[in-house]
Amino acid sequence: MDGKTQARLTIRANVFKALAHPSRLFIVEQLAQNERCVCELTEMIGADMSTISKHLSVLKAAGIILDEKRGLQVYYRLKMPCVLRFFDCVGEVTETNAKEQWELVNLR
Amino acid sequence: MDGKTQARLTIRANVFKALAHPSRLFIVEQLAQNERCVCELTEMIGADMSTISKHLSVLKAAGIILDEKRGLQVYYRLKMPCVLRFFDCVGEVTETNAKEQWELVNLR
DNA sequence: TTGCTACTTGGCAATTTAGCCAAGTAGTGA
DNA sequence: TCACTACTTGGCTAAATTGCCAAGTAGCAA
Repeated sequence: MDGKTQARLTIRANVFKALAHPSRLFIVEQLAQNERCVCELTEMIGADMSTISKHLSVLKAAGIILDEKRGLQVYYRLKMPCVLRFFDCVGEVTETNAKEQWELVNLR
Repeated sequence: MDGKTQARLTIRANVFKALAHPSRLFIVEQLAQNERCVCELTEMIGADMSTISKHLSVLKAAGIILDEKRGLQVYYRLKMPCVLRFFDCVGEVTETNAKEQWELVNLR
């Protein structure tokens, strides 16, 4: 694997890495519905606000979401709605896995 | 976030986590073209065979690829080709980011 | 100015991940 | 049987990630 390929794939891997956490997936799902301020997401997820803020900065650094300060609040929204297309396939993968697991347990 | 949602998102996050590494993205890209044995991937990537084998087991555990032993070799192939649909969007994200970076540097 | 709210950042310990080497397993062929 | 090849697994250290608390910043309002 040459350096150029390595560099290209490292950049892409960072986008997947940004999505590789349940709280961040939750955030993306919420922002797909509506913009939200940090306090709303903090409330919904139930962790420390600093933790949520760091998750948001990971998603922002990956170029997946945008922020906008309005008064005291910072509102986040989806910048790249195409990431939602991932979710269908990921759902397909996890359902296939679950089905296979189930069949393994119920072997005659 | 309730326990059920947490569980569902954790499972999905694992699929993203499996893809969140440049070598594993390379493997998926290769397997999209053709099945490959471990030795071929090891050769292409240029790491220790044990390292590649562990990457393959991560992808297999996530339900993304399949293995089949034929004689001395183990051949891997894509089980969930739908993950390839991710790549268009990820490419879009990284290109948008790169463009914005470039514009930031060239501010008039 | 002061004080309050909404958020971000720094720092830290605990957990997870990566990659190499070495050892183990399994198929092949003599 | 023995030796060889292809691969996997265990063990290890180094590096990255997570989430909490505490401290810092920025906008608003009195």
